[in-house]
Amino acid sequence: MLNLHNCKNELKGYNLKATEARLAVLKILENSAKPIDVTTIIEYLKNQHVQTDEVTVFRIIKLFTDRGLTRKVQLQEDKFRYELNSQKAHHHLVCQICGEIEDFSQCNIQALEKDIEKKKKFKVLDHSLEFFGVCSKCQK
Amino acid sequence: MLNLHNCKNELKGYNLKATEARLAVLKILENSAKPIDVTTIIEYLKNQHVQTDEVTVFRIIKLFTDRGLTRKVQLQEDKFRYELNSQKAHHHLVCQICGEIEDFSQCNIQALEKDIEKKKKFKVLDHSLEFFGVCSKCQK
DNA sequence: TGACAAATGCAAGTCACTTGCATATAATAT
DNA sequence: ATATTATATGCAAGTGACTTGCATTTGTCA
Repeated sequence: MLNLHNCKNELKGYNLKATEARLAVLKILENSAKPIDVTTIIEYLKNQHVQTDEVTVFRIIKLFTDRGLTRKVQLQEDKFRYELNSQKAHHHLVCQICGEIEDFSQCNIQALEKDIEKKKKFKVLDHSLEFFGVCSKCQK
Repeated sequence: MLNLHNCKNELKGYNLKATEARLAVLKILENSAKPIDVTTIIEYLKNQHVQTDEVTVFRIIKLFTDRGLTRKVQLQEDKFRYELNSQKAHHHLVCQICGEIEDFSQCNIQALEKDIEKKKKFKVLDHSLEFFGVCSKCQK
């Protein structure tokens, strides 16, 4: 996990002013093991007594995502989740019983993408691949 | 495409009363080449002079999905789309320029699912796989 | 340290979707 | 064909995630 100094540099590197709210949001993202939604971030900020308005947090996360610092994740919910873009490409395993979210790195769909580009003349730039089922704990 | 009589039987088969609104929604889904969202369905109904309340349409589509008649699709939008569940499993190619949605049937991720079950002890029940990029037309 | 562009806070608004409850209607029994 | 009844619908209001406009505050850099 990065310290405050590194967080500041991180933001600077993305040409973003290092405000208190932004630093706090970045830290929360660094510490989160799985993608989180904005409402949860706001809750964390409240617990940490970082005073901010909801709107600010929505604006921060949008900015982060536009600049490529974070990435939007949709897991069949009526809201978006976000995670740092720094980690290498991976997918999620979502337990439909307990809601736990695990990462899964191995993914070999380049072959499929090539197939699509060949057969459909569709230039693939991005894909979303998420799995839903029952995690090991909930199987017991 | 099914005719009215078949639509009625279709609904009966799912143990659903064949009301005017439900038949109309079912027909719209039959005729749609790609997953559509509820607001669009409501628009179509208005054009067809089928009088219904928004709420009813939301309830119908929820019921259809609960019963397995339709399937929910999320394409990085802030709303859900729906498509008939009858068609065999397929994925979507979403053009980020014109918004066009194409189907793509071939998908060979059973191997990946087996890998997940083995490595993570996670029982995969469902997955979502969507591709985003530029369609053939927009490449020109 | 001061100037200024950019970030924030507050109020209000939008959009997809849900809930509660009274009324209307499809399906079945008569 | 009609009455019965469970179920579907319409209307009003509510919720939750997210956005917009605008006045005020705050990092940043000269």
